[in-house]
Amino acid sequence: MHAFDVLRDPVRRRILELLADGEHASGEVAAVIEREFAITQAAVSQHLKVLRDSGFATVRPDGARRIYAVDADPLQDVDAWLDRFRRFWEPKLDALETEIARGRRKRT
Amino acid sequence: MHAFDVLRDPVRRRILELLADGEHASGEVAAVIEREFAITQAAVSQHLKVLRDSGFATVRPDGARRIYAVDADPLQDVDAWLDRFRRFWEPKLDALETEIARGRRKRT
DNA sequence: GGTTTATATTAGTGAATACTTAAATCAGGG
DNA sequence: CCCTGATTTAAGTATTCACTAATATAAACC
Repeated sequence: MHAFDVLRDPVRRRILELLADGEHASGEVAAVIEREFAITQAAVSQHLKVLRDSGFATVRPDGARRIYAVDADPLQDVDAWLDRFRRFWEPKLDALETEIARGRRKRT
Repeated sequence: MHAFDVLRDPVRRRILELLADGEHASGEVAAVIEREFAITQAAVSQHLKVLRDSGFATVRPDGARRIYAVDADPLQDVDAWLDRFRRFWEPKLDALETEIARGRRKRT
């Protein structure tokens, strides 16, 4: 599943926003999303599965709970794809400045 | 239609990549896409319509031809959404450095 | 062990959407 | 004008996918 397929869904984007503030248990995420989007816990769990399977989130057990956290790798891929369009809105920088500023490094 | 809905489709992403190199007539885009994705010219035209309607591309007539160009505004929106995740992969910068480097400005 | 709490999975359904073929629009040249 | 080339639009279809309801799994607590 391509990164943009994952990000297409507003519920998944919102979940990632929540996880960007720090890790959260499945139930904590579900509580917010159920309220904001009026969908069931099962639906949220399915979205979390998509995020897991596509590498956007990692999970760690804590007793009966599952603690989710962002994995930024696929987001960095999206950021890299945007590179070719940056010149449309960013001022011109010399190469070194750009390198330092953006801290972009090749991923292994 | 949300920016991510538009970018979800690989054909549309490829079209944007082509337009990133400079403007192209509909037919020029179609020739490449037809070859790479094995779809009809009509399908390409429909994708171009989505890009127009969603603000990712602008059109200008040139006789019977339609010249397409990138409009980066919605891409910049995507870039802005990614901001909250940048700290996961970018080195820490002080505020001024960041401001200068990224040239991020509020869009009106 | 049985109940409760937390979470995931399965099966089924409806809506969205990307495609095809066919037809419509429209500019330019003979 | 009619014809050709360039492009868009329309109608119909098949697939994808996000949802619900119901069920399964599994830890925690009594």
